Amino acid sequence: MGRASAIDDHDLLDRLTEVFRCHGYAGASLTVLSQAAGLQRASLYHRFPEGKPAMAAAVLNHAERMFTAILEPLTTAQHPADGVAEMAQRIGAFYRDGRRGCLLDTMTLDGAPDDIRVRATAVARRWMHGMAAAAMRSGASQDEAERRAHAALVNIEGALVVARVLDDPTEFDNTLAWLPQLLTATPSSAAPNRGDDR
Amino acid sequence: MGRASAIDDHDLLDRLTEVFRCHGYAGASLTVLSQAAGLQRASLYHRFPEGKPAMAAAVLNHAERMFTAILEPLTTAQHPADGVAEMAQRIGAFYRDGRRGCLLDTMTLDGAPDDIRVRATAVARRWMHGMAAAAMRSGASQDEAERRAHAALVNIEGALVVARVLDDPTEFDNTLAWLPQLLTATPSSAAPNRGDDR
DNA sequence: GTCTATATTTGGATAGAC
DNA sequence: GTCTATCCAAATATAGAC
Repeated sequence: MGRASAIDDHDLLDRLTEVFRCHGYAGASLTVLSQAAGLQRASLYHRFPEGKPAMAAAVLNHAERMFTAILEPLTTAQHPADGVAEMAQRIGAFYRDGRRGCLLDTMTLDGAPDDIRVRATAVARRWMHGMAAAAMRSGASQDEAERRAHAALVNIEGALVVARVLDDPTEFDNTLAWLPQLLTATPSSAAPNRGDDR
Repeated sequence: MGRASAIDDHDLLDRLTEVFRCHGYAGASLTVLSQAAGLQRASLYHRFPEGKPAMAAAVLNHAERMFTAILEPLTTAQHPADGVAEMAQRIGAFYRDGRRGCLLDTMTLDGAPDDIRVRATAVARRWMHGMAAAAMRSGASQDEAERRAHAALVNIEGALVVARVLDDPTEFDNTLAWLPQLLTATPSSAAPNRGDDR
């Protein structure tokens, strides 16, 4: 090869993301990262002169941009429930129907750089804020909307962990399918719940 | 110091557990483990001649024994809901009210030994089985009981992840307080839910 | 921009004194 | 049973050719 980029930035970040979400920050060694990227370690340092912490930061930035697209239906859909349903579909694609973990989980263990953890917190807050806004648009009070958004995040993160631990992603789709009711159902009929209709 | 044990096996496992649950398998270096144990690395190898994988396996065994005690009220309590409430209280203590993560989450990332992941799956299944039994004792069908136990595990694991990511454990207690209703409420009034009464 | 080669540090593990 | 000292492999990071 010569001077041309062997892989563009977007593809590269996709591949690095894959490693960090599966191995966690500590487990994402330069060797594994370079194999996933299809580049030698030194080439990764050319792209990221600040090394592994910068790669992790770039991956979180990348995830933040992905989430902008994932959450977009929440604000553009005619009816809040439709927006949530569309968001759920995009979340399903992002997490490969439960077969991939969440960076917010795997990058926030002790040992990861502080700025990574701060950034992860910010991404989580933005995500919750978007979901809470959809809940309010469907009639919930601010408190109720925030409770529902929190419950939604808990269920998504929990479903991803349980899918990995049980080595069975099949239940994850049920969690996603339940999100419209969890977030936007009317107060009387629609306490966020799970035992009923699915 | 001389021949006598500087620390007994139970205390040692408590300390090693702390490291694995906070750092994950890959992040739990021998240096960090030995500092937490108050022993030199070579002393850890005396206790665990098979090295770090054996330490992780012993920690999971230890957790399994802890869970036997945590789940015990599920089978001994007069009323299922009381047993679940007592279990919830013990879970709260085990996870330090949300300030500590779950081994099932942190030890199952890619890079951990296969037998660790298999063991984690077994612990999760046993936990779910215990909770499903309590749900059945309160009148749920087997299918319904298994759904509720799964939902309970999802909510606990998710609440622990979100507590870490948001750096705010306060909501974890609400998840625990909700478990009796989630698992043992009667079918009509008690679909596992969250938006109502708390 | 990517590569090979190498430097440096950390992590996992062992030997042998006490 | 714990320690110091040491070995080896792996991980992070850099230098310089192409």
